[in-house]
Amino acid sequence: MAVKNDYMIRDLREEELLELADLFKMFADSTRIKILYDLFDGEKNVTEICEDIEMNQSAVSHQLKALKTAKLIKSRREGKSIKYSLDDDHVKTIIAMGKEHIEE
Amino acid sequence: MAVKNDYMIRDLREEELLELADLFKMFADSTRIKILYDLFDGEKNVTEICEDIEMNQSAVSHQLKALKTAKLIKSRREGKSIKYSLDDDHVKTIIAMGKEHIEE
DNA sequence: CTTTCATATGAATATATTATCATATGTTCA
DNA sequence: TGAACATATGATAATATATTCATATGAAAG
Repeated sequence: MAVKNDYMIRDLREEELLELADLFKMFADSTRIKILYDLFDGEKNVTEICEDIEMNQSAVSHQLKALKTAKLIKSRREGKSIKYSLDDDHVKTIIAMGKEHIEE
Repeated sequence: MAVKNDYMIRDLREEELLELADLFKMFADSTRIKILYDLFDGEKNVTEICEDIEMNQSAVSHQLKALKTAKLIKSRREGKSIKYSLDDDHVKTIIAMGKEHIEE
């Protein structure tokens, strides 16, 4: 059994800390927050999201990809369009906590 | 009573969305996460934090300032040193939610 | 009152991130 | 099969961010 030599704070390894930071980066951009928050309503396709948040299709697609890579949203094809929806229960909680903080 | 014309998703105004994103930016950097997580233990001065997270004093001070501006930490002077501590109950919850997500 | 220890800060550089533009891919339907 | 529609993607340029270095501020102790 190898000894862990990585840098560590309490029970959090360097590697996990970087992952955590990367996760929170997903919430750290207003376009992405808008998308996530928009999906609180349920499944939507790209065009709908673009209209809701008033951003162009390319920017939205790029951010959807980032959110999907982070496993915060999932997608499925339906005919010509792709439907996106939240893929993690923590998303709502995290955003709710954030809201509570700024509302104080 | 003026009509609100700002961009809005459900009950979240553009302004609040930007604030939310700014808040999450604080968690979106590994140095800042390390500092916050380090402060889970309680009050610490700058030198202690630097040692714990293995970062130089200047970088830590810059980030402490950002965290303080975001009202996530507070400080008080004690003799020559300045003691920092968490200033928001949501910090632990937000980080905990993040941890749960990445551990899945 | 000047030296030492602790922290903060400004400027500069290096790096990361985002939106935009142009274009590619993939689906449906005539 | 080729328009028309929906989405994705690569490259680029603009902007934001973090770290470092040098130095400033501020407290305490001799």
